[in-house]
Amino acid sequence: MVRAPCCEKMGLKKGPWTPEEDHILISYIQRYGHGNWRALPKQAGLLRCGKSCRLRWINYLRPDIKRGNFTRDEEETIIKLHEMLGNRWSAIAARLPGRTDNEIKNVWHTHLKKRLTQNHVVQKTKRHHNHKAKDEPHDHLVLPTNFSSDAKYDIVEDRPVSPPQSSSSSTAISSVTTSTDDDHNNNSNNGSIKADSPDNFSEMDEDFWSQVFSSENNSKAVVDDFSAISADSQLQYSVSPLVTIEPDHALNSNMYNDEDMDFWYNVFTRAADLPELLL
DNA sequence: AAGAGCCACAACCGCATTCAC
DNA sequence: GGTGAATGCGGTTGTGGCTCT
Repeated sequence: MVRAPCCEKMGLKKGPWTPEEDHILISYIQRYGHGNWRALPKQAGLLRCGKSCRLRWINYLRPDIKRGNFTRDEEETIIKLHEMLGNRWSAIAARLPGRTDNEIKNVWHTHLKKRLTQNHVVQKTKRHHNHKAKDEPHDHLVLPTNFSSDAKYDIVEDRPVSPPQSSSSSTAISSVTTSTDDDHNNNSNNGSIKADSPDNFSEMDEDFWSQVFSSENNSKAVVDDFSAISADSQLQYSVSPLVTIEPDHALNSNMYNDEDMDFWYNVFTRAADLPELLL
């Protein structure tokens, strides 16, 4: 594919935006909207490329943007979402009204990552012999992407270092670490669950967590208690502390479909309150 | 007071994905 | 279905301001 010529050609301006440029862009979008970013700067009379205009609007000029420092709650939400979603900043931003992906990315790199590093995430030691530890740095903590593996995920309580101005929060941060359970054989998967690619999980995960976080009644219990997902021949979902649910309905590779998400949503949101589900 | 180093954040770059034809 | 344009996204960089020496 031929790449579209970039800004520096045609004498387009780069670098920081001036108040005049901001004003022109805001006025134009308020009047005409931004249907076509590539055509916008020319029509608005700006010597910028469409990409630059889009970025400026989305990250800075949009009226619904919440300026100012991130609250403690927002930071903790970012940390938790990052554990689940990884560096998918736009997905994280979608769950933080008024915050942009760029802003979240910046605050992660400048504050939160550092904070987590200081807290030294404890790598769970191997539960059994002959298993491989994940020694990658916890830049972000990734949930399992291979559902057909035997990996067990265990919760590690880790508490953030409180900045001077913050009150002492009792909320723990759930970090996910992995270990391999030799009692389960990789080949034991009987086909009831088979995630054929990591993307499958990711898609399901994002939508699922979107529902979880949008549910005010349930999000606290779920997010705080949910520790891990594991899978073997019989799909098992584990909810901390030591709650394992074995769904009683037939599971198949279509579990990621929308209709099944209601089921999983109910499982997760109700699990902590339903002792009959505890093993 | 001045310079060096660090930090925070806006903006850019390039790849991936989506869309339109 | 193929192709190119448009848009979205995440990684990276540039720079202004602050702190420290």
